[in-house]
Amino acid sequence: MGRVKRKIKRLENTNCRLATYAKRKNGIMKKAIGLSILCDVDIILIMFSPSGKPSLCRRKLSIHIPELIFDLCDQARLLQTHINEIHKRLSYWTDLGKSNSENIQKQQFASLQCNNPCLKIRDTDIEGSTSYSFGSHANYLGSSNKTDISISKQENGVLGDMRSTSPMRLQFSYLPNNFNLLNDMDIIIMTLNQGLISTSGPCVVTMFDEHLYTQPSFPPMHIGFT
Amino acid sequence: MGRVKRKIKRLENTNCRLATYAKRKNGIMKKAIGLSILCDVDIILIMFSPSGKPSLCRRKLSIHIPELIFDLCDQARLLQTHINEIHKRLSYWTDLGKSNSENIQKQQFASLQCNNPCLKIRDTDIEGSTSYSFGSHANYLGSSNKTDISISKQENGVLGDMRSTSPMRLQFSYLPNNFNLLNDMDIIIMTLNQGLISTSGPCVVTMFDEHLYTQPSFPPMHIGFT
DNA sequence: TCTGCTATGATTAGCTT
DNA sequence: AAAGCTAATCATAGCAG
Repeated sequence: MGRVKRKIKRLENTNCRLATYAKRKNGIMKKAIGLSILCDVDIILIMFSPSGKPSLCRRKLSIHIPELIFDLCDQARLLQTHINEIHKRLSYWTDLGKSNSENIQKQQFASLQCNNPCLKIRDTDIEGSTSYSFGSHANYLGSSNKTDISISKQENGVLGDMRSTSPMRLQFSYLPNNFNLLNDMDIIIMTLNQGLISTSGPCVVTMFDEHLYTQPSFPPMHIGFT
Repeated sequence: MGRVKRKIKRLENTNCRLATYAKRKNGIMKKAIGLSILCDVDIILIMFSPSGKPSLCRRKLSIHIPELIFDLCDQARLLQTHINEIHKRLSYWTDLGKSNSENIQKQQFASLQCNNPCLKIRDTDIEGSTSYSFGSHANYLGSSNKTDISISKQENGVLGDMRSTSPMRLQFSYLPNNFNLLNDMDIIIMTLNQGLISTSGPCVVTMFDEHLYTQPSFPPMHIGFT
């Protein structure tokens, strides 16, 4: 739609790509919300702009993937802590076995040693992490009033908790060694969380909601920060 | 667009809701892929039909949430198995301590007992689970040829593995007790995995891909199974 | 870079098959 | 249900400011 029929193929001109993205993003978000309301269905839509800025459109979904991930991280971490503690206590007995030269007991305790190859811990990759600060709220409104909703650090709880438990860290086999969970993955997680992040990079989540339809005659007005 | 202007409000007539969903879902998927190709951006779109059938549209995304979840589940499970084994071996020593009436040793061993309150295991909720069978492939094609691609059980690996390790099962605090991970959550995970599930319920994942644009003159033809 | 305009192509509501 | 048709509305490409 437009003056000419456009072939669906990567736009090589960067300005054109950005302009088209901005227009079409609004269109698809409006359609997503429209579909969700009309048909009363769950929907998740996440897009990343050519510069990497994520936009989220979610409605009605009752299951929280990010919570699941955090919960799993927490549980794996707690289990690891528990194992570490057992190791520590066992070392007392192992040493005792050594000094007593009681070989049978020694062997028994040795069999308790944990060397689970599936759990790899890295001490180092907390370094290089960007410090996240929560900024202002990018939002869509059904009017032309520009709004600026400041979000306090309330959402920082879970993430902060997870990160402060260094040096223990799970490593995922399918990710490259230098993959930084605090960048790409967090963007998605926080996007899904409907949170908002400002990093050194261009990461401000654009959100879209039903207010669009409360003032039916006006096109949505995008109030964002980049 | 259509014969009349439609107010964006829940359609109360069920047939109308289903018909509208089908039409608009195709429209929004086409737009999502178009946006992703034109602007060369990542996109995730998940919709659930009024009857609960998920449709997925994903392009270019390099981070795999479902893999992360599976990996976390696996690691938590392995850790738990490990702890269980330690318990088993410790019980030998605890019993030994009992029979010897050596109170100091007994207490030492008792201190090794694992009663981590954060890890709750349920034995029972593997029951009620539907047996998942991988069926045929629902797909979009840019032609009117109906295709029927049978998928072997290759995708069953991770899930099958995870499930076969019953009776151990993690429980998530934010979910109700009767929440069945094998239903709702798995639908999302497998949808994200671009997998395909047939259950007793209406769960066949509809997928959408770029082939649509290889034959530009024809509208997309949906070949699905329900 | 962003906003508004508008001709034009794209989508779809209601209908039929 | 599911597919095809068409009038009507909607989205947007290219341009202007």
